[in-house]
Amino acid sequence: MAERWIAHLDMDAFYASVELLRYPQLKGQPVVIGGRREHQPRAGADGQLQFSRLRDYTGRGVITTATYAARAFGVRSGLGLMKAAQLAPDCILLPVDFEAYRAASRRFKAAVREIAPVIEDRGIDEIYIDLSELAQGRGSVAHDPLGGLKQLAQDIKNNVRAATALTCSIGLAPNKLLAKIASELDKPDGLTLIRPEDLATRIWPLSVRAINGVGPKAAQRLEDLGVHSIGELAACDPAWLIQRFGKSYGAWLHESAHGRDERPVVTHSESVSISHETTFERDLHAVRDKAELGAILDRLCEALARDLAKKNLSARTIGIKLRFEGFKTVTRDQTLEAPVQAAADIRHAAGLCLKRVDLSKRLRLMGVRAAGLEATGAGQSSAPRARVKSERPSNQSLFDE
DNA sequence: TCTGGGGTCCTAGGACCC
DNA sequence: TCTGGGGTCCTAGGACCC
Repeated sequence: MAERWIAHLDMDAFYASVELLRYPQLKGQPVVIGGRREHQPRAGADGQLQFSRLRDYTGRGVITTATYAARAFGVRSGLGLMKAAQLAPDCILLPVDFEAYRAASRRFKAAVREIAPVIEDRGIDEIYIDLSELAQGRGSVAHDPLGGLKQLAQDIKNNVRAATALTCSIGLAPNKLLAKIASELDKPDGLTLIRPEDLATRIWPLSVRAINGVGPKAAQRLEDLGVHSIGELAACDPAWLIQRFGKSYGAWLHESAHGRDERPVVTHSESVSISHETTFERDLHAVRDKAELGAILDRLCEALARDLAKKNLSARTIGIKLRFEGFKTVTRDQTLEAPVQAAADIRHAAGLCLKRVDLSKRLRLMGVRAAGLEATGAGQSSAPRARVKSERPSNQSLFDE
């Protein structure tokens, strides 16, 4: 089989970098992105733009992205803005502008495609690229057998920069797992090549958290077992890992620690679900704030309906998500006999879901989700099995129209 | 002043069918 | 009446990622 070469391209501090294009005077300053439109910069009396500071913020937002200057204060994405304000009160705060980021995302992906067309989308600011074919065409440079490959990656970086004025970091490796790790090793504006023989020196010293798919829970469990680095994980008996982490995850941990990953670069995929959710400014109660909650639910269903219509999809399963004070989260699903797209139908199904939840605690978040997606218009009659479910008696009829 | 919003995938149990 | 598997669909929750 021909040698595979995969690149993982990750835009550097993407949202923040896009904002810096708009406000170049902020370059080098600590800036975080997050929060609401009211923190839009505005012209002061002297005509100068006035920026919000973290200390001005009140509410429940989190940091989406922080510039490298801001990260020096210990603020990072996911951190609550109120908490970040304690660390860096003078840090500049900008609201998120997804439209601008999506536009920049389209531009950088198009720039990559001009050079390397086999791309897997991994969200707004990163992609995998299969360079295997192109790398073959580019032989060695001088006496460096991988020089052509590195030049190819550099060409991609240059093209992205020319098209967007933004920098990115690229990891090059024989598979997605290693390429993803590699792209983190020299940020920002990095270019890192990992060959199979580099595993022990470059990968094994890293924390198990560097593996995409090992999150906080798995890392903690591994740490409790005395396993911190990827090298230590690689030394573990696979049977022992399987015993503790299950057949699938245990075997995958073992393979990953040895740098093995056969997943292909997937250039096309269809969405499984679409959702909208919102966290309230203050916790709301199902009875006392019934009108407000009802209006919010209506809006969420309408937004979902618009998204479905835009993509020409309808959904056979509608679900809700509720998060209560204290952060406990519940979900309820309702599969329908026929797929729906209209806001009123979504709203009705969401109402059925709602009736199956104990709503005595106050709510901080509500969401609506569409799954079981199918193209609208094609074959309407796809409901051969209409199992009638006994609807449990509802203890409350809140939110009813 | 803890903890956003949009996703994917996995597990596990129960219903139901053969 | 009791005893089996296998397979699919549905639901709920949780881990993880960007």
